[in-house]
Amino acid sequence: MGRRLTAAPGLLPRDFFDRPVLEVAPDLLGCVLRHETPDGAVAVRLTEVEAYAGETDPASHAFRGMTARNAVMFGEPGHAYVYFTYGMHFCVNLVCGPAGVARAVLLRAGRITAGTALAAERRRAGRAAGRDGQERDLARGPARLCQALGIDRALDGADVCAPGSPLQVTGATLAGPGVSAGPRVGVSHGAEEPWRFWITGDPTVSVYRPHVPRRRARA
DNA sequence: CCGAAGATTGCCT
DNA sequence: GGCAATCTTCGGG
Repeated sequence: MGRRLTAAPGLLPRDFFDRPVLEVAPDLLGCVLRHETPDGAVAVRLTEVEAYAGETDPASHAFRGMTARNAVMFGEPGHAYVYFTYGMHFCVNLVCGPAGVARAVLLRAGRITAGTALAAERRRAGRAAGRDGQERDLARGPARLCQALGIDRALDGADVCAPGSPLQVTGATLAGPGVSAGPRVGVSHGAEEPWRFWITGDPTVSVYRPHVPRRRARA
């Protein structure tokens, strides 16, 4: 896989993100995403991510060019692209280089390393009866990860490389288990590309689901 | 202006 | 394993 630019702990520099998305994505595994709010801080160690290659990737939101929603993806690397989907969920990406093109890594799952109680409280409050009391399920899946961290569209465009930012990513050296790669989850086009990366054997990695067209709600 | 699908999740059978 | 919830975004008419 791509060599890790920053192995030492500490805030990831913008240069880390200013690289091809297929290098950045696997390198993010093991790194820690932290969101600080007035309620407290929650952090997760990333265990599963997906790369999206913008204009050349039919599965990317940027495939058909820039719109008001995906504008952040076309901007400077190291910023968060947060979108709302299915009428109830948020998902967060980290924008990568090279500059001028739309590349981003979707953060699909992680393991809570700080703020477990706050994360669990958000999960309970957000869903009427999320029965998953399991710690490993708190950030298992892109929408759950956002809910546990309290991420919403207010963070769209946030600079995760800025020292004072409420949303930050710190580096870590991935030791022990290796990285696996496979097809992305839930994408209708471009599903053949193995652009999903996860920490081999990690229990917090979400379950693979192929894309299924949604039936139109009956009138 | 309107219709259709969506980088998902959780509950139901 | 199947399907409903819920609404924003985007493409087409």
